[in-house]
Amino acid sequence: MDSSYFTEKLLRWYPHNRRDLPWRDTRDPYIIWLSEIILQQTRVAQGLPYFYEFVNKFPNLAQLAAAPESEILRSWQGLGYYSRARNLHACAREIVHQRNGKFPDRYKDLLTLKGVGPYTAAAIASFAFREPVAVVDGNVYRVLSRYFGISTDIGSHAGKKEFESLANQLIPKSNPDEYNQAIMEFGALQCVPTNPDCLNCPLHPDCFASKRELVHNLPVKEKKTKVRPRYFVYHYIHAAGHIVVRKRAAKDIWQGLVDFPLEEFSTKEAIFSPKPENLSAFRELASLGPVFETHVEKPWRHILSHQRIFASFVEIKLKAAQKSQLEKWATENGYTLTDEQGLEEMGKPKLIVRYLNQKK
DNA sequence: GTCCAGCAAG
DNA sequence: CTTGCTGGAC
Repeated sequence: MDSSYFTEKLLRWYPHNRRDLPWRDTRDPYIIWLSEIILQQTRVAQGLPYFYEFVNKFPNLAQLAAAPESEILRSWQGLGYYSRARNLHACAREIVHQRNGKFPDRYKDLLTLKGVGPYTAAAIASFAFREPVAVVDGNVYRVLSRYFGISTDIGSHAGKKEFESLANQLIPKSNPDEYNQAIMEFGALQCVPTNPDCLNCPLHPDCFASKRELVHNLPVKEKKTKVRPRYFVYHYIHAAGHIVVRKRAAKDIWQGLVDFPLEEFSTKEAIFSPKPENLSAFRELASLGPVFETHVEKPWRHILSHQRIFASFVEIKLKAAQKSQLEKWATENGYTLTDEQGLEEMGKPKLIVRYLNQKK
């Protein structure tokens, strides 16, 4: 295997093609860790503004650890996969309070951090501490499977082992950080998922997939994600400028974020034009003389990795005089009342943000 | 609409 | 092996 040739080519390609990104050219493990968590399953263009906000608001580990979780979640709003934000915060506190503020500096130790798996541990270990451990992300799977012609399913256990092993044979001990950056950047810019420009690729002459016209077949990824449909009716209940909200609990999506009281149904028909008498929240508040409104022509659709959510929104308006009664009801049901400013400052799922934006 | 990004936790 | 997000490309 001409692995040194492959490595050499990548290392030569990288300096001329690398993007200037604010987390490169630093050895600060905090900055590198922060950027890697933000970039998990996220494209650079989308993560960039969040990175700047986090660096400005939380310039170091201690300040991140000192902030309340709600503030972290609010700053994370819109980025998705909110467990990353919760783990980020928990991890900062763990390092500050249990590890004397010292960031772990070896791959094995980094793996013990919340939210840090094999990829992120390898990234931090190599970029911050120059440990020769290979990153294996989607870019690496793609580049290696194509160049070396490996058709093992990258989702399988065997596939993960095979690619990890190969990547660790290829990484040079002298500059592992450059190599890791190079192969990922190469996958992101040159060996792109669809329609790569193989004729202008420096690896073209020796690429297995290119020679055999298998570029579009590699990498092999068995996909059968079952997507579960869910049907929500959200209640926007308000009185005197105060809105009923609730913090989402564990065991479901959007854990720790804030949304509204909701009733879930098992059919699409049930949420299409929701009738007040079918909604338990409305029935419970009926004695307060609420005004019921629904403007739903078709429910909102919101796609998650394993769920397809259809949501209708109904508005339940109460007179200002009923505010204290409403507050009582909210408290009894595990909800809270907040004003518009308060709602703005809470971390919310994108679906809720979109609804609030169109309300204005 | 479908595919892609594509890592970590339970 | 299943679940968790959102946005952009096609």
